[in-house]
This record gives sequence, structure tokens and C-alpha cells, in this order.
Amino acid sequence: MFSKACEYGIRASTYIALQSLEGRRVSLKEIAEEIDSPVAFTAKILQLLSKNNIVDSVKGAHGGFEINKEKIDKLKLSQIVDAIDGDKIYAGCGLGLKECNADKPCPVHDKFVEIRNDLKQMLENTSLFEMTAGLEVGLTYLKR
Amino acid sequence: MFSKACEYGIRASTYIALQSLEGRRVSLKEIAEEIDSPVAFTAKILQLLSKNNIVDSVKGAHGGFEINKEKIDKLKLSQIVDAIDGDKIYAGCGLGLKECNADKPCPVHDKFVEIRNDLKQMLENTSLFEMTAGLEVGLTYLKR
DNA sequence: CATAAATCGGACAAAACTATCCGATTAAAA
DNA sequence: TTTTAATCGGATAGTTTTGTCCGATTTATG
Ligand code: FES
Ligand code: FES
Repeated sequence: MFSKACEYGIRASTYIALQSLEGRRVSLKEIAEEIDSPVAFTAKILQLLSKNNIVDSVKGAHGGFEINKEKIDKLKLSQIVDAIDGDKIYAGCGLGLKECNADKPCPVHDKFVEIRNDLKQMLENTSLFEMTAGLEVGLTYLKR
Repeated sequence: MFSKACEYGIRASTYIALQSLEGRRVSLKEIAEEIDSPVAFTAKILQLLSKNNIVDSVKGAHGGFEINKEKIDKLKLSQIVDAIDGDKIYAGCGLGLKECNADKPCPVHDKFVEIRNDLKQMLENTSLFEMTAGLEVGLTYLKR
């Protein structure tokens, strides 16, 4: 569904959000440990998210990553997916035709578009804040 | 969503079904042309589908691929996807946790499982025969 | 039987994705 | 001011997916 990079990106952002809500800035190392991801690869993804203004990075000693508290509520999963995987999830044809277009649709177009829209809606309606909701109380997890 | 191999596999199977309904056996070359796919790669995928008893292959001169007419109505997209991509679409966690499990779910588990089930239902309920329905009359297409 | 037309199957090549390494840069703290 | 802890960014390596090549095999046909 999503690329590995995108999966790590969502998990990392969620962990950063969780800690930022309590005023804690977190280091790359801590993030990678808490979401069980390869450190250097996670660094690359966080650079990308930082450039896309999704997370804020602070260099130097006592630096790390954080997300502005006001942003946590406004940031939707769709923005993270957009930044990492682009729009290929939404835009592409389910059967790989060069374009997905209702004027010249593939045989699964109607059914596929419906499912894809559900996914899109879900991503656009889910905020980072919601993502953090169950974590502290052990209802949800970022690693297994 | 699906791998390229799976996309080609579904398109190829659909084209073979369409022609088989009219009693025509089709060659690899014709299939690749009609679905706009790389010939040699398509050959590999058809071998796999043949081993999985989804298409029937006939070697030698005047050989090619066909699908038993009775099978066309019974074969579902889910069987093709299973043969090529396995169960990773259904089984995996949307955020890449090692397992998708309601006992220790990721933050999107509930929403994700719902969408994934819709996709599963769609694949299990769509037969190859349905796939061919709009092709002859130009309502749907296998290439663009 | 000889030839031609087709799939089969193994090896190989290219591209994309995932992951690592390390020096450069930055900034807090001693 | 020096040290230390951190991100940045470019180069590189490994893995998977996608795609190609070609000889072997099979079978219809003349
Ligand atoms: S044309 Fe295939 S999904 Fe729209
Ligand atoms: S645990 Fe992540 S989708 Fe089920």
C-alpha cells in the first residue's frame, strides 16, 4: 500500500507528535528505537518531512525533532503521504493504465475509485493528534 | 496498490478471457500488444498463472493461452492477485508493523482494516467474466 | 521427417527502493 | 573557547522488482 519510507514517516511523525504534546523534543536515535526503524534511513525521511514543513528540526547539541503543538491538530496523514509517496496512490489506475480517467476507464475503474476515495477520505480526515490518542494508554502501538 | 506484475496479470487474464469467450486462443505476442505490456515480462507472469491453473497454455505451433469457458465465470480477481502478489495486500499492517493484529493494533488499524476488507470483497466478488463485459462495446479498456 | 511457430525456463541486466557510512555543519554546554 | 551532541547531505551498498535474452522444448503443418 504505502512505501516503507512512508510507513516509517507516519510512525515517526506520530511519535514526535506524541512527545511534542508533552513538550519533549526527541532525537533521531530515540525515534528510531521507539518505532523500530533503521536509524540512517529514518534520518533521510525526517529530512524530507522537515523540508516539507511537517516536522521541525533543531540542529546542534540538545537538538532533535518536534512538531508545533498547533500543527499537531491540523496535520493530516494525507500531507505526510503526499510528501513521501506523492500522489501515486490517489492518481494511478488500479490496473496500471497510463492514466486513470473515467472517459476511458479500465474494467475495475468504478469499483476501484470508490475504494481509493475511501482511503483518501481516511487520510485527509485523520490528524496526527488522533494518531497519538491511544498510544499513552496502551490501546495502540507504533512497534510490535 | 498492486505490483506491476499483478497489474499485467489481471489485464492479460482479462484479455485472454475475452478472446476465449469467442473461442479464440491467443499468443503471448498478441496479448502483450493488446494490453501494452513488455513481452518477455508478460511471458513470465503467464507462466506463473498457468502453474496456478488460472490460464491454460498450449505449446507448439498454433499454441498460446486460453481460459476454459466455464472457468471464466468462476475465476475471481482475488485468485489472480493471490497467485502473483500473495496475501500481503490483505495481511500486512498499513503502517508496517511486523504483524497486523487487533490485540496490539497500530493507530490506523480500525480504519485501515475496513478499507482493506472493502478491497478484498471487491476482488473476491469480481469475476473475469464481469471484467470482459464492457470491453467489446468500448465502455472499458485494457490499454490507454 | 523437416520446418516453423509457439511456450518454457534459466541466466542476466536495469531500475527502483531500502539501507548504511561518514565527513560537514550547527549549536548548546562546560 | 573547546568539547560534545546532534542534524545535514552526499556517496555508496544491498535488495527487490521489473524487464530482457536466448537456447531448449513442444507441436502443428507441409
Ligand atoms: S482507469 Fe483504471 S482505475 Fe481508473
Ligand atoms: S496493526 Fe496496523 S493495520 Fe492492523
